[in-house]
Amino acid sequence: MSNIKALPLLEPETGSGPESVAPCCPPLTERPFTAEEAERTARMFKALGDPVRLRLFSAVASHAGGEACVCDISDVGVSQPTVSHHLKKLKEAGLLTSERRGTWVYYRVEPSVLASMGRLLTSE
Amino acid sequence: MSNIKALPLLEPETGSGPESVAPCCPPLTERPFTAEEAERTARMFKALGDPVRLRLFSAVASHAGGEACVCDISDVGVSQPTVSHHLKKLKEAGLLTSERRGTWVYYRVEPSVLASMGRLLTSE
DNA sequence: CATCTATGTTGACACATGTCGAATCAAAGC
DNA sequence: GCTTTGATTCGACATGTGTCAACATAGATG
Repeated sequence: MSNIKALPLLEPETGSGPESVAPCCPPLTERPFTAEEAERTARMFKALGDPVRLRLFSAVASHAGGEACVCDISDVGVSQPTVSHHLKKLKEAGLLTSERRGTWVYYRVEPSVLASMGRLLTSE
Repeated sequence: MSNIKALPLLEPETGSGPESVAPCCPPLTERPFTAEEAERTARMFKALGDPVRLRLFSAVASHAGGEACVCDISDVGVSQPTVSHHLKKLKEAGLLTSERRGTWVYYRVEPSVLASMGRLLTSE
């Protein structure tokens, strides 16, 4: 499934983790992004660029305990396979992580991501 | 061109302006987004979800004087019609505005946008 | 083991999107 | 007016994306 052209940006520690994570680039307003920076950063924005994914992400991010079971958030108006597909996309973009505990699979927001993306947009 | 289903969110003052602007939604972490909130917000993220557009946006946002002529930023590795196409998308998403002055067309970042998007991502 | 429930994967399909060359428009200068 | 230069629009094409039904997998429980 990793048809994503392996970008060695952060430490690839886990080996099974998401393809990329955030702390990569200066604020968008600091200087023009290079092609590589844009490639990396666009992946995250793109992941949030779909209404269903944005709702899923928001549902996880705002859920009590910092994590949510799929069953808690899958009421977004599309079929269950489609929910699964979008959650996978969010994982591949490095925005979410998942863990199976017993019957259910729990998703949580990759901690540093929100802050990192926020920093991209804050000229300050 | 306006195949976008007219969303009456901000004051449509100008009549010729972009389709939507930012100050719409609480932080992503506050509560699950509604379908409408997601629809609106995803449009902006989607606009920044392409590497070429991200470079163009960054180039404008970081340019001296707060604005840039197309000729200043069109060196992003794609043809000039494609640059124009992406700038149009950024305009339609409400992220950029454009103005022709004599021979050249200048683009600038819609002022409130960066702060608004930043606020979406800052749990604070 | 059989079965049920919760998620994920596959295959297929319609539709959106990024790209380019060619044509067009807009302003400036001859 | 014609020509030149900057920028957008048009038409076409290949690729990407969101969606679902059908199938597969993982645990739990009988």
